[in-house]
Amino acid sequence: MQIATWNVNSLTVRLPQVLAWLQANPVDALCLQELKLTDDKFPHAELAAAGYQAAAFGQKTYNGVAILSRHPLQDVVRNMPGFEDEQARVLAATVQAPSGPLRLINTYFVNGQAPGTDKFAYKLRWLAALHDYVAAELSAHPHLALLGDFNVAPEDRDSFDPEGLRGTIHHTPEERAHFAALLGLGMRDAFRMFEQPDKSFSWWDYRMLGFQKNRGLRIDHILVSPALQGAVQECHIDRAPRKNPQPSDHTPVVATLALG
DNA sequence: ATGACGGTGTGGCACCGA
Repeated sequence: MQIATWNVNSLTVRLPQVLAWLQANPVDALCLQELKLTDDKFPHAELAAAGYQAAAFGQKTYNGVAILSRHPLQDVVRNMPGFEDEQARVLAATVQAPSGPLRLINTYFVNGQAPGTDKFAYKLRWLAALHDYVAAELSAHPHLALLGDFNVAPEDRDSFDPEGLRGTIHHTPEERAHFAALLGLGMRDAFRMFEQPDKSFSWWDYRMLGFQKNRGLRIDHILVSPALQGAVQECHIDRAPRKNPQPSDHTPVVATLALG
C-alpha cells in the first residue's frame, strides 16, 4: 500500500506529468493540491483511463484538492465541518483497500504570507480548526493519514536557511507549535521515522536557481496515526518530477504501508 | 530593500504563492 502527496500548482498544466508519474509510480492513492480548477474541469476521464477514480474539491484560480485512488472512495467530506471557509483546502475520504479502510485527509494549508498580516491570522485560525478536526477524525478512523502541503517547515533541518529565515513564514514558532500539536495527537511524521539524507526538501523556489542550488524547504508531509505507525515501511521524497520541463515547484512525497 | 519564476484572469498588468 503506497500513498503520496503532491502540490501540482495547476492540474491543467501538470496533468501530463501526473499521468506519467502515476505510470512510473502506481501508488494506491495520491493526494493533489493547488488544482486551480473548478470541479467541472476536473480530468476524471483521463485519470480513470490510468486506473484512478477521484474525489475532487476545486475552485477557480486558487487552491483546490483531490484524492486519486485505485480503490473505491467512500465518505467524502469537503472542508472541515464547522469551519466556514470559502477556500477549497481540505478533502477527506476513506480508501477501501483490500487490506481494509484507510482514512485520508488531504490538506492544502494556508500559506500565511507573513506574520502580522490578515493572512497569517487566518492561517493560525485554520491550523487550530485542523487540530480539532484531526482529533475528531482520529477517534472515528484509527487508520488515518494526514497528507498535503503543510506550508510549515517543522524543524530547522527542514529549511535551507534556518537562521536567515528564522521567524519568517513557514518558520515561525506559532506555525511550528501547531505542527507539534498535531504530533501531540499521536500523529507521526512518516518521513522522520527513517534515516534521511541531509537537506531533504519538497519545495524549491522557481526563482534564482532554487532547485539547482537545493535552496528548498520540506513543507509537504505525510502524518500517520498511532494505529498505522507500525505499518510504515518507508517514506521518501521523489525529486524526479522537479527536473521535468515546466515542473511544479513542489515534488511528491511517498509512503509505503504494510497493512492487513 | 526589492525582485527573481510561474500560474491565473479578461489581461495589456496585478495578484498570489512560499
